[in-house]
Amino acid sequence: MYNLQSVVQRLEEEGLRITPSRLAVVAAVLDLSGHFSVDDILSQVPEVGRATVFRTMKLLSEMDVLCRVLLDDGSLRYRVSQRQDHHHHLVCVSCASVQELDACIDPEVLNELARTTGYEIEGHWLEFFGRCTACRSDSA
Amino acid sequence: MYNLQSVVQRLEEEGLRITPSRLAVVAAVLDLSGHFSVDDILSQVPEVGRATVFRTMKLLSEMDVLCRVLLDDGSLRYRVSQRQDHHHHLVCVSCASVQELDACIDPEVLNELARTTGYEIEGHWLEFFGRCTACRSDSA
DNA sequence: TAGATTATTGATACCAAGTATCAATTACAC
DNA sequence: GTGTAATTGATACTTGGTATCAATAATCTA
Repeated sequence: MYNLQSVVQRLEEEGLRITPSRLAVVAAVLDLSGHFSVDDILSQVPEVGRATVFRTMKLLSEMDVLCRVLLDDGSLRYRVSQRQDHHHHLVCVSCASVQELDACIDPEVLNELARTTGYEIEGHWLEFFGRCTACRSDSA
Repeated sequence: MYNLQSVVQRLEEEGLRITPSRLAVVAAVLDLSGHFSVDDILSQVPEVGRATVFRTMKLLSEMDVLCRVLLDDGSLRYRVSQRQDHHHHLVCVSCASVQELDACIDPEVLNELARTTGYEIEGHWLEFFGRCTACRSDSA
């Protein structure tokens, strides 16, 4: 679980400078629990330039502070990572809630896939969509 | 396996008009075996307007003549479907080759996911990336 | 086969997400 | 406090896609 201090420390460890713009962006993303777009952050920190918000969010993604979340329409969002290892998401299609999942592709399936196709498997995208408990009871 | 005639028939069945622009776009996509972007098609049929190419490819996607292919960077491409039912892809990261797959998420995994998260699962994205046999031997 | 009608087109303008450029600024090490 | 290299933000650009709308043309029907 990240807070402003721990992210600042991560930035310092990477030899990056702590600037007001970066602090503002980090604080803004840490304030959100679901997924969000760059524009969501931009509207939270209008004093920071657009390019800088993009740059900072890219930085945070590379540092695994943020991860990218794929929506069902194929568009990408961001989210504060709870875990830094490989994982997938279950995204609510009604609200912006996201669950991080333990489940991944069975290694046996990957072997089978490599065997039958002749491909050397390098990676995969796996994201699930559904309606969270709260949204289900809202419309019930 | 589609050809120009069968797609034209599908269009007629949908009550859509057969226009030179549509024929040109359909012929262009049928000519490609791997995945492609709208701009790839645009450059094949410069006489057709940009909006019309987008519209036609959207149409063809809705008719399951084309399907969308997700790349590892999160960008979307298109591809002529070999099968009209739900399926996933294995995409070569070196060339544009795509394999359509039988494998899907184990229903038991979906049940388990619904049970542990309380979500009603509605869908998922699953795409695999790797290097195809040809590309592997090229760089070996 | 000629209209009439309605879908379709394509030019254009727009939007969203993201990158490249570059002069001006500023964090930080000394 | 100063030098310097990293960073910023304005701007322009790119890519992928949608909205608008007058002009056109595919098809239906008489």
